[in-house]
Amino acid sequence: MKKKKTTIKDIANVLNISAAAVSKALHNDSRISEKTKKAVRQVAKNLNYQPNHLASALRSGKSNLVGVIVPRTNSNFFSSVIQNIEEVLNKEGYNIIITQSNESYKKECNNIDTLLFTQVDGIIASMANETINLEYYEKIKAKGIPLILFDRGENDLNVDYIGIDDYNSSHIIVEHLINQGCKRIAHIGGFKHTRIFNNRIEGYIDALQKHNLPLDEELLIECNLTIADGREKMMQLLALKNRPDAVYVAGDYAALGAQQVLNEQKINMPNEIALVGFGNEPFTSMVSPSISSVNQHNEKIGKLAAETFLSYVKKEEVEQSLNKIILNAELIVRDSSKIK
Amino acid sequence: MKKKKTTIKDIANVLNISAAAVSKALHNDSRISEKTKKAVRQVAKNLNYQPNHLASALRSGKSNLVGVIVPRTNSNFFSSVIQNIEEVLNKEGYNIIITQSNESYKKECNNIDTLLFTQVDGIIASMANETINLEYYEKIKAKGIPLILFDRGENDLNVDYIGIDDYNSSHIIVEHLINQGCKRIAHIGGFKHTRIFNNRIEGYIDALQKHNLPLDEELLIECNLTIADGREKMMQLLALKNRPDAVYVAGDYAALGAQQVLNEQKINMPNEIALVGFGNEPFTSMVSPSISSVNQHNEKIGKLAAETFLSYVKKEEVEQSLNKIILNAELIVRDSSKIK
DNA sequence: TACATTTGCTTAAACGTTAAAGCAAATATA
DNA sequence: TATATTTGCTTTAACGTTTAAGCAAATGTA
Repeated sequence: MKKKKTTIKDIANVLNISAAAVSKALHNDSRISEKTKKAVRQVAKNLNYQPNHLASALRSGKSNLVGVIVPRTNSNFFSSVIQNIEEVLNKEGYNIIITQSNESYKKECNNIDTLLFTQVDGIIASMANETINLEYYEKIKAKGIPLILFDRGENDLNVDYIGIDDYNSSHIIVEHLINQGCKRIAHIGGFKHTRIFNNRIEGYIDALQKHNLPLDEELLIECNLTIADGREKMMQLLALKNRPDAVYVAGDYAALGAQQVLNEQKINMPNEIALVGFGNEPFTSMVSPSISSVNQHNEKIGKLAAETFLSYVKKEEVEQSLNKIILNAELIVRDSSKIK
Repeated sequence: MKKKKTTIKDIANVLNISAAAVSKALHNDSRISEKTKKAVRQVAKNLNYQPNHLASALRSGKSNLVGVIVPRTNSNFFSSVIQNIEEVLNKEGYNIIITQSNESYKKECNNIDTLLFTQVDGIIASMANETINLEYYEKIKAKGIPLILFDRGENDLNVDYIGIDDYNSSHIIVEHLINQGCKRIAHIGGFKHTRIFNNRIEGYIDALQKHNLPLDEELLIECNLTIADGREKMMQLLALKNRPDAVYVAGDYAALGAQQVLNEQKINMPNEIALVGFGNEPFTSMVSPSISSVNQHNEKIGKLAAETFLSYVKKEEVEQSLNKIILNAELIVRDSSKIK
């Protein structure tokens, strides 16, 4: 039952040429005759030859594997970023290994160890909410392995980063809500210690100020942005003596939770309370009322992350520096905030 | 900048012993003295030694990687199965490579090639909806690589399978709805050519018959079970002269779509129409009304799949046969079908 | 004391591939 | 015709590890 795998030596034996010649033939080396190449390819096919990736990786020092670390895969944003990374890298002969941190710092450290152990040629990561200590990421840098961060990054690491302009997005959202006539705009945000959420909060605060709206601390809430959080924080806002007339939620899942509460309490969106989410998850356009949200350009982020990695493997020297690519996010206005 | 990685040889040089001795020391070989082992470990730590996984994999013929193929990762079912596979395998020193087929047969074939190329020691897969041709999966078997299927399997492949009893689940659902007093039960199902969906359809049909309810072809619909499909098919059912009084949807996402339509049209759940989904996605308990659904034992499926793989690597001979593990699914009754 | 066993290492080969260097034959150039 | 270049291969070594085989020294046994 145990099948011995065919190697280039087997092919070489059949054709009575050297293994090196076979290797070159398979790589289309110009110094091998067309005739030999054809013969090699034919025999390879007949013997059902599959190159041993481990051997070539060992020899060349490249595994042709890229590690990807995401907080979770079951969000449209991350899974579509992953898909685009994969698409770009597959074309160049790279495969990706996906790992999830589940927003846990400890799991993220494990993932990094796993990826280093697997000798990946590079790592593309979006950090867990919990992550503050960057020691493990420094380990990657210390090994000279290209590290590219997206969405959840950290300036301190001094590596490439691809993301959207969170600060500006908040401005756009707040201004949109003001244009709809809203005067008391609440923000259910993420935790400040995550850079992107802090930026959204700063943007929210500055945008209010810019338009001479008072900042009411009651209306600014931090949480984990799960559906349950969205529900809870929305209820909290509804319990206020002075309710908001608009809620800007920094994540679509939490926005969904908020929407459920509003629907249950028969509060009209957008007339009584306007709602805006963040991330443009597919369900935002499917629920009723559909939820306004921010398109983060998932595809572009994935593609750029992959291309940034590729730019490193093409160079010899790996000398990374803080190189930010900031995309302009786009607000997609839907029923939940479109006051007629 | 380019750091040369420390190898076993570097350690050997420092201590003036052979590389083989270092290797053995690191593997805690009984023929190496405690003193040497201690010294080796110390030097390894000092030099920040990381074993070269490629080299050992090449030498031993094992990559310690397991490939996972899923239709998509952004569903709670698949991502939690993956998480449990990972947990079990990590403990045994295996890492997993996750790939997604996006329900595309072609992508799935690519994934298989990728995994074989990466020399995985085994593959755990759930097939794409589209997949009918099993040629690529036969390729895995032909190479003697353990193949374990879950959820979406195929008897014809004659490999291990872990899933729930779909036929029986339909019975449980239909009987629950009958107990709630429903008489016209519709089924928005998946496509018959996917085994699990066919089983759910058969179960639905047989359960109706068992309880002397007529099978109305109008009420049995096949689709891809996306949110959009759920909306569309629900509207189709509502357009009937003789509307159903219950709808059993074979997937939670489609059930969510159906629920949205019912909510929009102010049709009371469960009194006018009772609704049951499938998969117990987290959102089913968070929407209003909460949606009854079937718990597929995601954790157990993941764990069993991983353990089944491990049982193969422990044996020498890889002689796979159809070995089904069928779990009993559990209906979780929520507001959408709980008639007071 | 003489031999057997155990201990603690070393040497050498192997895993499958690739890349550098080399070399004979064929072809081009003057 | 003599020399240079190109073509089409071969030989060899290497990537970092593991493992089988071997061997001297230390220890045990009678």
